[in-house]
Amino acid sequence: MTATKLRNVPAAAAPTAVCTAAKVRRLARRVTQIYDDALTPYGLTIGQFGLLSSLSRSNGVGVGVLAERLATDASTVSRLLRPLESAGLIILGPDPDDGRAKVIRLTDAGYDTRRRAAAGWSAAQEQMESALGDGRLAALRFILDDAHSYL
Amino acid sequence: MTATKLRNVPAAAAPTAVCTAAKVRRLARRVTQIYDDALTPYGLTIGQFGLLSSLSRSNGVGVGVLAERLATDASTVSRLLRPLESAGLIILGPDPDDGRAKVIRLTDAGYDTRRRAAAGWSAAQEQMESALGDGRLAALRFILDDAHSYL
DNA sequence: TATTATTGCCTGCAATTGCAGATAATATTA
DNA sequence: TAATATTATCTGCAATTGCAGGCAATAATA
Repeated sequence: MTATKLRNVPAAAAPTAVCTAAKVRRLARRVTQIYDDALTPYGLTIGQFGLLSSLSRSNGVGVGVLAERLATDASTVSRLLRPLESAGLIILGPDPDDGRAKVIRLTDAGYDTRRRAAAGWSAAQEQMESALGDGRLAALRFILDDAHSYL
Repeated sequence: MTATKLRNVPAAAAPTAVCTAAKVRRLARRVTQIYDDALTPYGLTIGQFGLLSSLSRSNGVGVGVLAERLATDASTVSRLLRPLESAGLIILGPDPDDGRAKVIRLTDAGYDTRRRAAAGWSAAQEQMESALGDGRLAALRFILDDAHSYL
């Protein structure tokens, strides 16, 4: 949980960078902040919330599947799981069909936490919408999907 | 220099995430990769290249000004400077008017390296364009600028 | 002028994340 | 069946980056 504030970066100071990479990276930092802040009351980071959400859609999968769904590295998922397990939100069990694999399941507390935290997540999404406007946010998402398909 | 490869993330696997934050964060990782890879031959990361570029536009400024221009934390800039200084691309001198401040200047080698590395940077930009198409890349930049103004 | 506040920079710390390589288990092939 | 290859996960490592707090220097105030 990084309770970031982007201290020295006043909100409207930015249009300096000319590089797409710089712009995208900066937005990612800011967006991480917004979502993490909104999820702090629920004890989750955006990464953890995404993981729980993915699990709520397809419970009982392994690390590899989660990594693919979240488009991240398996080692990242592996480490993301640990605190969630400690918090009792998920349980990692052995896969009966494959001794290498693990089966990850939401606990009742996990379901519940995710459901409650969704309010924070929505608040963050709304913050994005009110800052950008619905149209631009939709366009951004469209382009991001596109980028993810081709990059 | 992180010579990333996003190993377990096949290019066209992504449209799973529903969260804007996840999408933006993922794009940032991918974009960092693309630019870093393109700049590796010149011994620079995208962050370092951005710093040199900013300096080439306004030489002789201090850490704080650079941080503001790059929309990042002063401590980040401070650490970014170190390897560039070691490589002889910049020189950090004292500010004659303010004992706290430093004056950062590109050396000849710094100018030269930046000029040459611009080829790698352009190649990365072109890679983005050919993946997204000119129109979408332009739209993305427009939205990013907008986001930076309001977030 | 002496005290206090502010400023510019840096270090320590922690979180995120990808890759390389290790390990164990399963699958394939000879 | 034995040897080899592949797969699922995890650990070690390094890079990026923001915040907290510290230090020194300057500015503001009493």
